[in-house]
Amino acid sequence: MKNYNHKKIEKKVQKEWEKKKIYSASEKSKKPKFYGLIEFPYPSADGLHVGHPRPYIGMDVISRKRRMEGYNVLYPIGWDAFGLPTENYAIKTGKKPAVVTKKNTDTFRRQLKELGFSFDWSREINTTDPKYYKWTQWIFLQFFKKGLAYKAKSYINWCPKDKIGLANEEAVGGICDRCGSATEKREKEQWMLGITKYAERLDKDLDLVDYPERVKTQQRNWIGKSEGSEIKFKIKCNPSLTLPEGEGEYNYLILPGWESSPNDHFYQWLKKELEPAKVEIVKWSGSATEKWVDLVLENYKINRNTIIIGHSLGVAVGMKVIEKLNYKIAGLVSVAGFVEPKFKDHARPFAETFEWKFNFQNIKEKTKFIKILSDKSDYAVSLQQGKILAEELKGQFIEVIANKPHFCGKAEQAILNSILKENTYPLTPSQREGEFGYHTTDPKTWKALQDRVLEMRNNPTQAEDKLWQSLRKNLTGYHFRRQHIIDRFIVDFVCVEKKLVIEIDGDIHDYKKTEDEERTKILNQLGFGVLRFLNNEVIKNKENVLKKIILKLNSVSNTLSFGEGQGGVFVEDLGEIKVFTTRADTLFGVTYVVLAPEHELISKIKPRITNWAEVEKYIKNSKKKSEIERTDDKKEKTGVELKGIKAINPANNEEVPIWIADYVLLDYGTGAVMAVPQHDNRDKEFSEKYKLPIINKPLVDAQEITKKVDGKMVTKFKLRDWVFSRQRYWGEPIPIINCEKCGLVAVPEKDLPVKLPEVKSYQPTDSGESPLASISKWVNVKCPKCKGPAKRETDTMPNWAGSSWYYLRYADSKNNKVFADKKKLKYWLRPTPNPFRRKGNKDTDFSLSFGEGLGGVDWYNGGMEHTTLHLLYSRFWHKFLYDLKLVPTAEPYKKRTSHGMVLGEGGVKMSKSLGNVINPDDIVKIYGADTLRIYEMFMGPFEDSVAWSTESIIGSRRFVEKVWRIGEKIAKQKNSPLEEYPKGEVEKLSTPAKATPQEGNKILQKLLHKTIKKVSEDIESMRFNTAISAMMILATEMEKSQSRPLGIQKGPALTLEDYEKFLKILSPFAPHIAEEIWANLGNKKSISFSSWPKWDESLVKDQEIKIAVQINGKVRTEILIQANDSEEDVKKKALTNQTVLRYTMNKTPQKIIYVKNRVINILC
RNA sequence: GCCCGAGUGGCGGAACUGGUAUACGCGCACGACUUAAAAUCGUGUCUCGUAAGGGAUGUGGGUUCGAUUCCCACCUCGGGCACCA
Repeated sequence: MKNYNHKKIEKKVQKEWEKKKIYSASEKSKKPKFYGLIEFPYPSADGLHVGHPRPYIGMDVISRKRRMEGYNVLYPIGWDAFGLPTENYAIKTGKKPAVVTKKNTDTFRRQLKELGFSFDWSREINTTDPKYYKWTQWIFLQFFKKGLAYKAKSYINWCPKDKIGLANEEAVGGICDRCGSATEKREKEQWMLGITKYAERLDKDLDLVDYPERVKTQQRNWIGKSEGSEIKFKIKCNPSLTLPEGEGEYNYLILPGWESSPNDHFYQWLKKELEPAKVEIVKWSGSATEKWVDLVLENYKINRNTIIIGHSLGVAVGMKVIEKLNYKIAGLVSVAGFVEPKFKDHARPFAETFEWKFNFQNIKEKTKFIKILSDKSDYAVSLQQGKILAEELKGQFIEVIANKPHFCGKAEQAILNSILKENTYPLTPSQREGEFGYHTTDPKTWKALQDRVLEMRNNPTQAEDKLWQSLRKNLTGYHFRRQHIIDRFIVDFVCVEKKLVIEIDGDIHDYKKTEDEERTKILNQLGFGVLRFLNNEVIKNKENVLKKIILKLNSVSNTLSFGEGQGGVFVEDLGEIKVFTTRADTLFGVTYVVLAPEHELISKIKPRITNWAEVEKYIKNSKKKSEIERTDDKKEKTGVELKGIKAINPANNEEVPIWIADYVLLDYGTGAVMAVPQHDNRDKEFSEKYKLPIINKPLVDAQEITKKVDGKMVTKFKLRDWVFSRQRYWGEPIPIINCEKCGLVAVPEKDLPVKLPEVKSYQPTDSGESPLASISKWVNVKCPKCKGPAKRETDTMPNWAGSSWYYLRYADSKNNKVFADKKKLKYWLRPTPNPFRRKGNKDTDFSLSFGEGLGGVDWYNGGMEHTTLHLLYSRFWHKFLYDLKLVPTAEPYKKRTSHGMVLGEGGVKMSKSLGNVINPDDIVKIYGADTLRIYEMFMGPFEDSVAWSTESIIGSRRFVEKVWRIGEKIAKQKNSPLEEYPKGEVEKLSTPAKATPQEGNKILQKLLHKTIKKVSEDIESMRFNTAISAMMILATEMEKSQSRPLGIQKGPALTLEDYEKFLKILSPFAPHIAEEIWANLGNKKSISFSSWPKWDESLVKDQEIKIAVQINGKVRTEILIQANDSEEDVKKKALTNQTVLRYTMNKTPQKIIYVKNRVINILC
């Protein structure tokens, strides 16, 4: 008997395969096709480690099985050879990456060949081969042509110490891979691919493909589709509240013009006009103009009630003052428009500021009211101009006054009066005629109103008094005020927190009706609800009135009493905040709105923010924060309220505060969030920290409420466009030329590929540019369009590029006209019918989704680590090519499975630094490729990560040797299939061995057919470990049946035919030994193309079955039954069993449960 | 935090849709063969108990005649996403 010599056998068999090219696939076959794919390796300098082959073996087993099932199989291999490790190696050693790659791929190729894969080596590809990347560049140009490849500012990881840009994988967690220092984000123009345009389809089409659920889930999470609503919150502010707090010393501060005296007629006149408000005329010091500003700030206490009135140069000074105070004063009044030209030189510092500031748009934004006072002088704004400005700034409360009234003609005075009238309000309707009204923000008006309030409170009408008493008595939960000032009105009653005004009217006259309507309208605009009752109503039916009030109060939600108190309510519209939410139904529970610190709205409303200094500090801080800090999960949420402004909840008109917080991300949704602490943990956490209210409100249908508040339903994705630039050497050059005249121009297709030039240094430059940028010969080219001077794009593609389409190239790897011939693509990607269904055998239809009709690579196995990037990217490229009608299917891969990692001994990761990397070469040398293959398939579930154990390999080797021994014996006894037992051995034999040869053979055959079935099925579901365990059991039984020496007693035996069947199902796992024994048994054709054995269903089914007998649920014994025994038969058998009788003595069975051919449970 | 997946002997792991838990392999022990060793073969190997019997599938509960499997709560580990509104 020959000993098993793996070295000799494997070498011989591999040579034979290579010589006959038996695994080269052809498109000419009439057989059904099968395209099996594994992720092509990155050829590192370290060579293969034992983790690499595991997935390849798995797919090899499947491919080999398919061949034996009659398929034309494509199982290709190639190299994904662009990438950082090679580049870094080149930087270190100065060796050319191409040379290093060649060396590495040679090693990998040798190693893979020694493992006996049935790869079609004739289609081998390499992403770094210009003949390959020509087409990667070509596809890029198609993206470019469709506008899906574009340049945009984006961030790169920047190491400030090494001064180079880092790839994401080099800057994991914001730490530089090389030096360990914290990286920064640096903005750079980069190429992007518009994958977001495909987000919807990438999500939806997952329904079509057969991927593991968790792969689909991960992809879906990554794409992050969420359907929700966009809802607008109005922003409002109370102008008077946007100013700094504090007692006002001055209501008006007059800044005179250049070298003017406070005693000038105009200033005195103005002061008189403005009194009794407190007015101060600043003394013109005559000192340098720059100092004036400081002087004003030092000597005059300016606060939020101060209005600065500037004249001529005083306007510029006022501007500066206002700027220094962060725009926190009431406003600026410009008396004269411009600086007198002859003083321009003196006033230059201000003039410059002035010209910049004196932009009405700017002033509109920065200050509250603007009063333009014009004078008659030749250089200033004329009254006429003032009027035009007033028109322009309508609604901004402009007053145009002549600064020298004694110069005014009658007509001008009339205009002045009318403007003043238009912009002020009468106190009460009765006072309207003949009198000027006043602003409530104006202290003198306030005082007048206040006096009237006191008077009215002291003299209430009968109805007022009655209602007041009952409101106080019956509605104790609410705060009511009577005779309260709102804006320019004195209302009878107001419930402050509900913003409800209650008015009691006397008899209604027509003129009064109109007035009341107008008054109601204004109050409504201010956010107040108004209930009106008649005197009589209150007096006669107080209960009814009260009921109405309660009803109204209950239907209005609480407001946060904004604008209450002195000064009155004055609401100004400041635009709106758009928020995105998936929970529009929680809109009623909104307690605040949060903006991302970078939100563009903030700078727009800056002048209205009263705590700007604090806000600005927060924004600066969050910009400074490093990646590590911002993603730190232990980080407490922080934020700052934007004081002085409020958002209006469109659902109930409630005012809610507006915050900024960096837990809100600018680039997702709208960069703004409505906070519902009752329903959102983050909001809750934030609310608890900042003592914000948490309210519980009923939920409404999200769609309905969105519609109601004028929002819209939208779909948002987390997926961002793909940053496609790398500032590296070892990648595909981006085939674009940058022309000064024509902009970005595609390299003409005939000039492809744009080959990588030879460079001296592979080190990225310290400007963050690719090393290619330094090769001026290569960079400087003529523009293909205008032939003018132009520069090549020096960024290269990421190494995801080549792998995004490589499976297409395999279909036609040598083509230099197109990336792959359409017919060949159609051949390899067309839908493959389910082979099991084709046979019409329901029992063997494993409910595998064969994606009939979908097409694509039939089976693609890869690692979970590629689920989100590679898999998504290649699906995106494929769909894009599908849209260009260049590929025949909507999806690249019909079926995807994943494998687990091979860990080092003890379950830790295999790594060079830990020194626990196992090189397959060593294992192949000692145990052989077949043993390694068997072991890698047997070590654990294919999908799980399993620890390597050199100690355990021996089991697989023993199995292989056992197979060899059986084969040797079979070969020797080819013509005498049945053996006989020696005398005296019989008693020692196990039951099967005692049987007659026919019976014995049948027992073995039954086991064989069960094993065929199990192995066939297990391979399909990648349960390779249990397939092997079944074959081990079979081999042991086979050897047992053989091992009896010749003798007189007949016994079971192994036939050649049965052994060959076993060899066939083993061959995908251990192809070398199977091939060798197969040949030794006289077969001429390779076992790879023999037919996959079919199992005999009648042999798989047992006639005699052992079932468990339970008594009260506990297994007590087992009995033998016939497969077709009726329930009655089985019960009888069970109840008469000796063991059972022992338990059931003196008891009567209450109930007997029989599960056919499984178990019988007797309850007593 | 969220989403997946998993916890079974000394170890890797089996157990189909709820039906004899621990297949197969490693290791270990003993035995056969051998002068001996290796290799190979055989027997045994969850645990307590002499036995009858009892207890074990991360923990605690539940459903069921019967639970590794289904449900609830919790713990631990692995993977993914990470303030995604």
